[in-house]
Amino acid sequence: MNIKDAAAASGLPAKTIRYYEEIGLIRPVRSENGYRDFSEADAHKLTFLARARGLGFAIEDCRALLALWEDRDRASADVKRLAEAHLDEIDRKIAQLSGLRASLSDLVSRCHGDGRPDCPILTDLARKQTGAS
Amino acid sequence: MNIKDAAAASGLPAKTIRYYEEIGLIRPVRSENGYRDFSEADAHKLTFLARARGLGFAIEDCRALLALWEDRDRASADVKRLAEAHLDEIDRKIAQLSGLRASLSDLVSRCHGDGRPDCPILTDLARKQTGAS
DNA sequence: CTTGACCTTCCCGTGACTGGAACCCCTATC
DNA sequence: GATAGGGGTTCCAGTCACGGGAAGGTCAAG
Repeated sequence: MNIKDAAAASGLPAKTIRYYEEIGLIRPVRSENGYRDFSEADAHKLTFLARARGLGFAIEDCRALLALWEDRDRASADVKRLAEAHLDEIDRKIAQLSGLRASLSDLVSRCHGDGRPDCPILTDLARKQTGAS
Repeated sequence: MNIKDAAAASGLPAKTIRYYEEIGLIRPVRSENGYRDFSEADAHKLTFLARARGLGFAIEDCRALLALWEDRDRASADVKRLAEAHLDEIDRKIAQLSGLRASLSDLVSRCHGDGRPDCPILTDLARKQTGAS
C-alpha cells in the first residue's frame, strides 16, 4: 500500500511516517516508480508506534519497544522495566506541574483582578529573593 | 556589571541571557570594549524572567508579563487573565498525563515481568484497533 | 491532453535554549 | 615583552519530533 493508506491505517500523518523511515524505525520497500510500498507488517508496526507515542514514550523508547516486540525471545521483564521508567517520568512531570499549579493558583487567588494596578502576581515574580511560599 | 555577574544575580546561564537579548526581552547597554553592561534594573528583570519561566510561562507570556510589570498603569485583571490561562493549560497537561499514567500503570500491573516472553504491554501496543481501556 | 490527486526529495522553521569554535580583552606574573 | 588565565564577543550547529511548503515526477480518469 502507498503512504496515504499506511497513514490512514496507522493514524499517523504521512510526514511522520517518512520521518520514521528516515530515522530507521521502519524500512518499507520501494516500488519501481520510487513510491514506498508498505506491507501489512509495516502498517502494523506504524500502528504500534502511534500507540506507543500516544502513551508518551520517546522515539528512542519506541525503538527499544519495537525491538522487544520483534524479539520472540524477549523477557517481559525488559518491557516492564522500560514502562516503569516511563511511568516514573510521568509521575515526576505530574508532581512538578502540580507544584507549579499550586504556586500559580495561590498567586491568582490573591490577585483581585480588577482595574487597580497593584497585583500580587507581579509583586511575587519581582521579589528580590526566592523564598518558600 | 558583566554578564557573569548578571547570571549569578538572576540564576540564569549567560547563554540564556544572550538569547534573551537576541529576542529583545532585555536591552543591556554596551561598554566601550563591546561587553554587555547590566544595570541593577536589568538584573532585576532577569530575575523576574527566571521566576516566570520557572513557573512554566512561555517566553511570549514572559514578554507580556514583563510589559505589564513595567506598565505602572496596568490593570491587575490583565495579569490575572494571563495567569489563569496558564493555569488552565497546566490543568490540561496534568489531566493528559494522568490519563497516560492510568493507562500505562494498568499495563504495567498486568505484566508479570519475569523471563517469559508474553507481555501484555506489547500485546496491547500491538492490538489492531483502539478500544476504550 | 489536461486535470487533479498522489508521490518524491529537499530545505526551512518550531521553542528555548546548549555546546563549541574562533577570536578579542584585561590583568597578573615571569 | 611574552604568556597564561579567565573573562568577554559572534556565529554556527544541534536538540526533539515533526510540520509547511516548494519543485517536480507519476498515475488514473475524463
